[in-house]
Amino acid sequence: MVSITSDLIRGHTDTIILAQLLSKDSYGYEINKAIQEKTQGRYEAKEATLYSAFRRLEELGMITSYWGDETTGARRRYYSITKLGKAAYEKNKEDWLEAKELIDSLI
Amino acid sequence: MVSITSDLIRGHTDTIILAQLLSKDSYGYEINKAIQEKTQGRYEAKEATLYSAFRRLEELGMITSYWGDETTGARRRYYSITKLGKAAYEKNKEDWLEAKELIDSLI
DNA sequence: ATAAATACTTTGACAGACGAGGTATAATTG
DNA sequence: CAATTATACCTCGTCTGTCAAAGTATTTAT
Repeated sequence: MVSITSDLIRGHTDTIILAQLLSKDSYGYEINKAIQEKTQGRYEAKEATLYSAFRRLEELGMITSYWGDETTGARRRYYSITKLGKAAYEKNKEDWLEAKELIDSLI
Repeated sequence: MVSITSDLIRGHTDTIILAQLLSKDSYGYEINKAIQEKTQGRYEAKEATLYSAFRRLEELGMITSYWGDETTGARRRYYSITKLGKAAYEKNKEDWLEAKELIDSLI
């Protein structure tokens, strides 16, 4: 896809997912599509990465999930961000701003 | 030290080291001090991280090393950046600029 | 009919970060 | 002068996030 190695994005997966869920509940496939669109196809999350992140975030109480009531098409597991998740998002965003400065001053 | 989780810096260790070696040959301890100074103490590399990065970079041919000829004090292993290392540094820096944009557009 | 798209899941391997521990010398400090 | 701190390097083993590979199931397009 891109030359951007995964280690540069590593650690942001959770925040990216939380960011997507701020505006509305969503499901894995849609979230991944949104990521691709937002980055004009320059980046996409790997499925396994995404779903393991969902599991982790749910265990941490940052998101909750429920099955959609689609009568047609494949079933969808929707995710919803929690209060805790929103707080984590804000914290992560601040950390990102700081990390950005740190890295910029080092390279 | 800081709240910045290691995963946010992960993947930048190599580039940070290479950046330090651009101006002059240096050794582990000094490089780590320089990192702390450049970030006003907000970040320091863990020793184990640093030395495993040195090993990796040397295996990849991005740096070479030699023992300093100190007659006093602890012995120092100096590192020198290679042509390959310089090229990698430039590439990594570009990748960082792109990654920064990507992440900013996603969170 | 077949392929492609939608949608989710599990397993196992890998790589980078790092805690914990170790070695050795020189300088400082009480 | 003994003890501590600073300088300087190294190894081992563990942890965590990423991801390739493989699988299941449905719907739409060719």
